[in-house]
Formats: sequence, C-alpha cells, structure tokens
Amino acid sequence: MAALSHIHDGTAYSRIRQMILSGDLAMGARIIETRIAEHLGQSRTPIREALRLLASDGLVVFEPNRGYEVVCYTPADVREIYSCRVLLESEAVRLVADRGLSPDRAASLEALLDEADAAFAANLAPEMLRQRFLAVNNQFHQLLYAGCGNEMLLSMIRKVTDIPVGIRHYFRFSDDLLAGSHAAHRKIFQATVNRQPERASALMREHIWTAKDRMIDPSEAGTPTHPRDARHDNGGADEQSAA
Amino acid sequence: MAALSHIHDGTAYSRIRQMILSGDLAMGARIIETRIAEHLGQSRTPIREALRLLASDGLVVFEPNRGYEVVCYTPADVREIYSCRVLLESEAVRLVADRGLSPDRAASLEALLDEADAAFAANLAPEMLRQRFLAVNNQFHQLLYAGCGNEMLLSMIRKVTDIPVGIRHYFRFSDDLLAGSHAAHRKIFQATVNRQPERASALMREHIWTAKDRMIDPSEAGTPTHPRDARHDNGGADEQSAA
DNA sequence: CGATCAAGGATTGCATACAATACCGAATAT
DNA sequence: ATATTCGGTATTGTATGCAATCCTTGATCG
Repeated sequence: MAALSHIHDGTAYSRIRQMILSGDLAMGARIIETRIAEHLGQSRTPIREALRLLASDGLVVFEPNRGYEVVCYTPADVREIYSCRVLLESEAVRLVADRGLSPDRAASLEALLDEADAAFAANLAPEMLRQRFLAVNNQFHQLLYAGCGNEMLLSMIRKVTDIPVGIRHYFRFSDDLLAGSHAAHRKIFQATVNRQPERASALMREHIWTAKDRMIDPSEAGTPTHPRDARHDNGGADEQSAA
Repeated sequence: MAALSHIHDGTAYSRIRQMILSGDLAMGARIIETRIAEHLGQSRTPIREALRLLASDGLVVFEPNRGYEVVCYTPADVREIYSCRVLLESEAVRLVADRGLSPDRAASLEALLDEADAAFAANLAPEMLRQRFLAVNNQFHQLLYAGCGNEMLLSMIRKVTDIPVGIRHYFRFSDDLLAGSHAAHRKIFQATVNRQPERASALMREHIWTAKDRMIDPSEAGTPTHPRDARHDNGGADEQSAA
C-alpha cells in the first residue's frame, strides 16, 4: 500500500490524502469519520481504514477514542523533516548520478526545468509564480530520484516529501530565492547527467539546506495553535471545510 | 500510530505485528482475516484495520480483493534495507555523539554490552548464543539512537529495523563474526561517549556494511519461493501457524 | 490426454446497527 | 463566584450480515 501512496486512484485513502496535502483539510483540523463518509458517499468502514493508513503515513494523528486530526507540524518538526530530506535526497541523487539517468527521464527533467524557466519569463503575479514553481519543484525532485534503484529509500523520501502544503507558511519566499532554487536544480541536473555522484550529492545537500534556512523564526512565525492545546480557538481555520 | 508501533499493547495491531516479527507467521504466509480474527477472539473489523496498518508498515503486502500475506523479502530487498540502515543509523549515532549521551542511557547501554560479554563467556550452544546476541544487538541499536533528537529519523530507523526475523536466514553467522560485531558495538559506544561524532558515524557505517557483506549469495541461498509465484509450493512453511 | 469452461466454495469489500467512551454544558453546592 | 457533579449528545469501537470478487475443482469438449 505504501508503494501506491503516490497514485491518485478513487479510493477513500487517496482522496482524503489529497484533501490533506492540498490544504482542503487544514493542518490541525479535526476529522470526523461520519462527515468524511458523508462527503465521499461511503460508509464509515472504508473511511476508518483509510484514516488509519493516513495515520501511519504521518498525515493525521490518532488518539484512541478521540479520533483523528490533520497533522500540525511545528517549526521544529519541519526542521526534523528537512534534516531527513538532506540525508535521503542527497543519497538518492548520488545513486542516480552513479547509475546514470535514462535518456527519457533526462528529457522529462529537462522539460520540467524549461517549464520553470518559462514561468519565470512569463512575468506572473508573485503568488502565481510561487505556486507554479513549487509544483514543478516537487515533480523535479520526485522524477530525479525515481531511478535510484532503492525502493525503500524512495518510499522514505515520499514520506518526508508528501506533507501538507500548509507548511509553506513556515517559509519565507522571494523571487530571488525561487530563482536561486531553480538555478540549483539546473546544476544538480547537470552534475547528474555528467555522472558526478559526489558533486550532485553535495549540490543537493546544499540545496535543501538552503531551503531549510529559509524557515522563518518561530518567534516571528507564530506557531499555529494546535486544536488539542487550544480547543476552543480554531484560529480561523475552517475545520472540516471539505464538507 | 507510527510512533506507537514499538509498544506492545494488547491491540490486534501489535499482536499481529509481533507474530510477524517473531516468525510465528512465516515470511510469505497468507493471512486470512477470519482465521486471525478467530485466533485473537475479535471480529474481522479491527483485524482488517490492523492489517492495513501493517501493510503500510511494510510488514504485510496487500492486493485488492486477494488479501494479505506476510512480506517476503528477496535478498535484493534486504540489501536495499541495509543500504538505508547505513545511511540512517550512521546519521543517528552522529547526532547522539554530537549531543552527548545522557548518563542513565550510557549506563543502560553499558549494561547491554556487559550482558553480551556474559553471553560470550557462558559457552552457550552456538544457536543459543546467536539468539541471545541478536536480541541484545537490537536493543543496543534502538537504545543508542533514542536520544538523537529527531523523531522522524527514529521512525524511519524503526521501519528498516523491525522486519521479520526470517531474514536471518539470508545471513551467514559464525562465532567470529558475532564477536566482531560485539567489538564494533563497544567501539561505537566509546566514540559516542567520547563525543566523537564523525568517528562514531564512520564506525557505525562500517559496522552495518560488514553485516551487509555477510549476506549469503542469492545463488547459493535459494531465494525462498514466494507463495504468489509458486502458489502450490509453500516450501514447508506452516502457513497460518499461529492458529 | 489436454485444455477450456462452469459451478461451488472461500475470502474480501462494504454497510449498518449497536455498544462504549469521551466531550460539553447546565445545575448545584460550597 | 468558583468548583464539581451529573446527564445528554456527539463520536468512536466493534460485531454482524450481505454483496462482490476471486480461486478451486470437476466436468465437458476438442
């Protein structure tokens, strides 16, 4: 099942998962089985199974006899996640650079990079540009590692990569930073094509470290209030907004 | 839920999990919901949920409308797993050595090492010694990383560590190798206590690489026949033996 | 004799009903 | 006024029943 977690089929699992990743269900939002079941037009049974799965994915947290809520990462959690990303993704790209990219995958990756270039050149509104770029960004990373030859490693990368979009609020963005990230992608891609594993790995490490450094300070950030800690203050997050 | 996966409570999840890890349910054994339900004295509903969880843990494989069977790792899978272990555990011990071991944990670890010493000195039967040592071995690793300060990293380590005991058949053991492993533990522990992160990390890397090198050749090993590939030949594995 | 198809049994998928538990608010006592 | 207890409501936990699917086995046909 873990191997299928990136597939978008019609199962309750993937649908709820998408709601969480996309932000339809906000971080920290309480999840009520009956409401989800109603929303998806199914009974509680398959929804319960899906939720337990999502709990083991780390996308929802579960407490016996209390139910589920969407995971709400603290800045410290996100730092942990990015530390793991550094570790896992630098290794993955090392493997890929060592084994060599297949021609078709290289072409797909180059297409993605060109797409990002186009987005930058298109003079989009900042918010629009950001959204476009981050989407391409994710695809680039996933596609780059796909041929690393270690399924276990890939599944762990998915775990630290597929997290609610809400964590973007923890990061500071600017056009410069986005451009820098894009440039890093090009360099990483080039090193991979050139079969320079150590170089590609070092570039990836630096790339993700840089992203981690963009995290805003917890003090100035205002950690979102977790519903469990402040039950009556849901901070404007429209809980269960999918319904 | 993932964070609780190492706890032995009375839930169907942890009980089935234990059956798999301990080998009561052999690798590749088919799992029938009703039989497990009967065995545990519960209805199918909680068993189904537990099995889906175990599927996402990677301990059972699931195919829609066909059900579950205990995961059956190929030697190639185990190599992947050990590659990940090298990566994750060398990092974890680096963090621990950097942060420093708490005194009580250091004491517990030393007690474990002494326990292993005692086992070696006791002139046990080879099989008995092996069993004792591997049990202590696992505890040592888990306890060593416990204070690394990165929960995500810990959960990933658990994933590559908590796998069916059956994979031991893929490894060659000898008293020398066990003793060498034990010596490596002492050195890793010492480097950690001495706050030498790079050294501890390098020792750990080498330690796990060595273990990986003990894998027997697939040719001489005879990959266990997977029930899905050879349905009618269950190779003497008493499927569903827990019932 | 071998291959194909059909029927029966076994197993999973889902929905519903009920029991157990926890949460929330009002009423009461201090 | 505050703390506490009690009861109703909302939600989760489990069992059971039936439908859908798959696998097996035996019969039939080439």
